[in-house]
Amino acid sequence: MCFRLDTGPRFLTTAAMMTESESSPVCSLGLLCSPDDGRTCGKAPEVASIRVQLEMQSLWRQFDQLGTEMIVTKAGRRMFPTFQVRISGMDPAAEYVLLMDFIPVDDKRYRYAFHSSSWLVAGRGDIAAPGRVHFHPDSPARGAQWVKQTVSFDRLKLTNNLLDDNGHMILNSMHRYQPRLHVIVVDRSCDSQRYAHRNFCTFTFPETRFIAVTAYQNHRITQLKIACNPFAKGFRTADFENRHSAQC
Amino acid sequence: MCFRLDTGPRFLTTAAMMTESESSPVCSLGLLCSPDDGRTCGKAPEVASIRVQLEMQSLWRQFDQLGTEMIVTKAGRRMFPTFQVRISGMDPAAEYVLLMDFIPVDDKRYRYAFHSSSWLVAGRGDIAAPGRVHFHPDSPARGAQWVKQTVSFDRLKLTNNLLDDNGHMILNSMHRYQPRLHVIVVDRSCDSQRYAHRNFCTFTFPETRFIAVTAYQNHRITQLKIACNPFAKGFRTADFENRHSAQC
DNA sequence: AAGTTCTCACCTAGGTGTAAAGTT
DNA sequence: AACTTTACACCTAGGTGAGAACTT
Repeated sequence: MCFRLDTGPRFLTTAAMMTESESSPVCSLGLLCSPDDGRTCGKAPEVASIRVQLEMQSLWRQFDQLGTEMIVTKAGRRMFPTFQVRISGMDPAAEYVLLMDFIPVDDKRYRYAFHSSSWLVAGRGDIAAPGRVHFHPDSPARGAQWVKQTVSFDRLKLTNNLLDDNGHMILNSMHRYQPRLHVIVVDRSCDSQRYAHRNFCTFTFPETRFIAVTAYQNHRITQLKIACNPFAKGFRTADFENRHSAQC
Repeated sequence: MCFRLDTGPRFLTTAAMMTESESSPVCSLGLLCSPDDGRTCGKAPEVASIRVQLEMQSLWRQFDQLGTEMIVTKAGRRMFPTFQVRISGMDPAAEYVLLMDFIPVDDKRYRYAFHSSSWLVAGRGDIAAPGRVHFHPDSPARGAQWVKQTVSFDRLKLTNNLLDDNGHMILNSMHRYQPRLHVIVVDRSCDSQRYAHRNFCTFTFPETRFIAVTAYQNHRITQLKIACNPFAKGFRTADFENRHSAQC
């Protein structure tokens, strides 16, 4: 009943797709923006020329190559690595709202095969969790503010509690997700409803995909988290695994 | 050259002026609102009926009766007690900005006479520090949000660094200050400039007055801070002073 | 057997007053 | 002599994965 998913090469390919220096944020607007016309099609000038660069990209790629896992708990758990970006090309005087969401990569449930150290498809996905969005707490703010420094979503938390009351992002454990960033220019004109689709743009970084888990499955992911996350310093040892993984 | 300031009774009087339960926030709008016409004179309906209640009022009064001191440092220091309020009477759908400022109580410089345990006037005040304001980080937000829970200005910091670059409130050490709260309804109409004075109201709680210091002068203030501020728990002892002051 | 929840020791990050040293 | 600055021990608050206990 389970199909082998060729995780290793797949993650490698995803990462290899990206350019080295400034990332090419993929415009995933779907119906609102066809893939071949760049990112300026019928967009308001305030969003048409926005560029977004993923911070800690090499770290994200290290995780991605192993198959990133993110812990979900009832109380809510932060992401590591943290989703952080540098933005350019904003209108300094215009007001923007920044928010994130998480879309299922597919309609599958996964399980980890320890003997082969790989993720297998374990069947159809569970019914989708409530689709929430996380507003960056600085929203709304002027373009001049956003571009001044790295924008960090470090306060965002992931939960598997379908009844969560704390505004955390609800995900199904053992499902794969793709984080997305949405940039919206605040439009206070009367026609704002009519032209809403022109006022935002979406950025997707394939190397930030992950599988939600309640406990780490891949031991190499655990070791890389311990090696790189300052809050996990207490678990660092002098042995091979840490030293081998540590390039943070 | 120094005049004795009858601190004890003065502070007691200030505190005694206040009613017991819901405080009567003093409307100190100055030119914009004459003292005798209540708080609704020519005010926009969104601010006319706003009521503000000081949280931890009894704690503030305990400090006030001793003569509150607040530490200022180069890096910035939080206030204790924290300025926190409960708000009612807002238009749930209207957007409001909340901000604080600190006005000099007088044009005097003070010094503490240890032998008499009292504050003395030490001369004319130094040139006023740059008059900054501190926006509550949740601003702007809807009335429904503000009234839902206690609004806390716990992230506000006081500094004596005239060249401060961190947005902290700049105060002169050894000078007396009165914190103020301003509530502004966001008005996006074309006439917003013309009617700006109708769109805000100011609340002043006399028991929150304090003298800025670089080191505590009154030993009883130090003991009350230690007894009540959780971050100073390390200095608590079992001796008389702590036990006597502790009603937090 | 597979996945989830809970408690815990061990961290990071930063808010306290103290006491000594520095400044004017 | 009066005031300010600095380094510090001691806290609060909360983010880690480990490992045991629990659930299905």
